[in-house]
Amino acid sequence: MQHSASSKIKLLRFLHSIFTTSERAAEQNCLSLLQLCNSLPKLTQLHARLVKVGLHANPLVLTKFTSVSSDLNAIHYASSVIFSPEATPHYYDTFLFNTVFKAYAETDNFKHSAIHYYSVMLSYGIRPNKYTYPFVLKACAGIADLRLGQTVHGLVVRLGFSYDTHVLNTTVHMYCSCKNGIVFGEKLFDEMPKCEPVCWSVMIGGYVRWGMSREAVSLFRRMQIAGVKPDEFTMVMVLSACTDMGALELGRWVESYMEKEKIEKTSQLCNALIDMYAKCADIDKALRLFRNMSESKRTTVSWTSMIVGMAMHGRGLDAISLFEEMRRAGVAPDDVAFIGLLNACRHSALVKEGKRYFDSMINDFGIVPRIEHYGCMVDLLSRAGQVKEAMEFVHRMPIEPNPVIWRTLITACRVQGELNLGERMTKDLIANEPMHESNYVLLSNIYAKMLNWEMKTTVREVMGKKGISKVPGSTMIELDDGIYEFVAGDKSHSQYKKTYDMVDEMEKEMKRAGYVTKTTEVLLDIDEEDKEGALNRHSEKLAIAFALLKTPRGTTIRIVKNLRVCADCHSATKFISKIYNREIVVRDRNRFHHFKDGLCSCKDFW
DNA sequence: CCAATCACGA
Repeated sequence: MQHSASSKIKLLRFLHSIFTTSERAAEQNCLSLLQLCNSLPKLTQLHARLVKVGLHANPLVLTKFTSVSSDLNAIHYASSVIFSPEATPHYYDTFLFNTVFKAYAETDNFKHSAIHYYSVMLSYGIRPNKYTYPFVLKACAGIADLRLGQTVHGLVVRLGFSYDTHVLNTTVHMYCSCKNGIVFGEKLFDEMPKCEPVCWSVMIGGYVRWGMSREAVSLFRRMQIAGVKPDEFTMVMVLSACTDMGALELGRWVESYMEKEKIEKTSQLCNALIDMYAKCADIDKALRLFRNMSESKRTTVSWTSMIVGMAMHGRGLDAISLFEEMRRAGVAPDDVAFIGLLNACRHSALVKEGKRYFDSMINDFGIVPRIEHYGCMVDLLSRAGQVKEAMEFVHRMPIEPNPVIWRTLITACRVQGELNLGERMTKDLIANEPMHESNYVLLSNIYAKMLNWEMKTTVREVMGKKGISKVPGSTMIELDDGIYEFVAGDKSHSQYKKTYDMVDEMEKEMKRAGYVTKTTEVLLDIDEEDKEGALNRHSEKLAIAFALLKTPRGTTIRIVKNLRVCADCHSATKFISKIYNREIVVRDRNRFHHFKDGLCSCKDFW
């Protein structure tokens, strides 16, 4: 009997070991098969097999299944399996949920799903761990939901994960991604240990995101003083700040700093450099960098940066050749590349080419046009004087036109003299978007063209009564001793007296040369008698006057405006370039204007 | 299964 019992146990052990070994072998087999799945059909096939061999409820296999499905841009497939009505929660674990969060946190437009499944996780009583929160916070950052982020942050503190540096850094990132959240980000940043570059990069990036580029640069200086070595992420953020401000000299310094510090030139960092040079007016340097980039590093982003750069400089044909070269190189253009290309056609009035590429985008590349693509086309047709075609185009659009498109059409109506139509469209627009300043400006301009001064005045009064806020025009200029910013009518500057004297002198010289003020461009809330004075205080005129005072004769003046340059300033700058014999390079919200000898590179088309 | 980058748009 004794002998028999012991044999039985041995037999059981033997059978058990065979069973687990074979299950483990099957598991391993599935994991390696999953690793090889590089298409959705292969994955669905394998899934069928998992069900057949009974591994569909194995947590490890399911986790791998999830990450593979996410890599194939099919996370919905995995979650439909994991969270199907037949699914049983006994195989749910933290690891599996984290993989789901990661997938959704990294997918655009599905950050909400990460939050949703996070609450599902909690409802099943599955405990989050320190890997959970970077994903959940990233999702909060993606939807810029400050209150949700604060709730999650509170939980992080209560669960004791707030000492983990990854969690901390992502929390700062979350705050820096929400409106009004940046102060919380700053506070957390100030309190946390800062010996690694990651948190510095996050905070610098937060400043750049909100247009606080000077704060970004000064934080970078603090980082250097603190003795923390910047990495390639940090340098990308600092270059973004330079790009935003049009600070070419600072950008050049950053490039030499990178070389001195031997910071690895990743693809992203090269792209950031190319973008910086293109947007800081040195498009040829951008092109040289692009040409020197190894083929393997040249991504769609690199090509797009160059195409966008050419577009902004009004070099539409160069943008088109780059696009064709990109195709030949076998790099797939995406929706953003096409926005760049269509913009290039727009800024160079290449109507035929624009139409052809728009159709090609849909038919040859299978890209579904976004509202921005339609916007490009509407603008392209309108500026070519084809208002009817533009209207028809808008009516044929499968998506609802946005205010940007309406404003484009309305401007075209005004230019082409379709004033009644323009008035009606503007009124509809104001009914939908009553707090948007430029809608009132459009209406006022239409009344001005109708010579209906009474209605124009009424519009101005309504604006004042409703308290419509204006985006203040500002102009930046980089000189040897730093970066200066001017706003319209600015008197805060230490040398403003000299600057205003110079503006007056410029005015006299321009009038002598035949310049006439274009008063229709004046801001609406300024008294009639002060129209001319107000135009002279537009920020770009202040910046140019300041530059004429502070820079040596004959040197090029480069300025950056946050809005589009107005017709009066455009005309004035042409005169100034001739009178003072200076090349003046203006970057406005849309593109570059190179003024030289009384002419502009945009050929007055912008 | 853990952190932060680049191209458009506004």
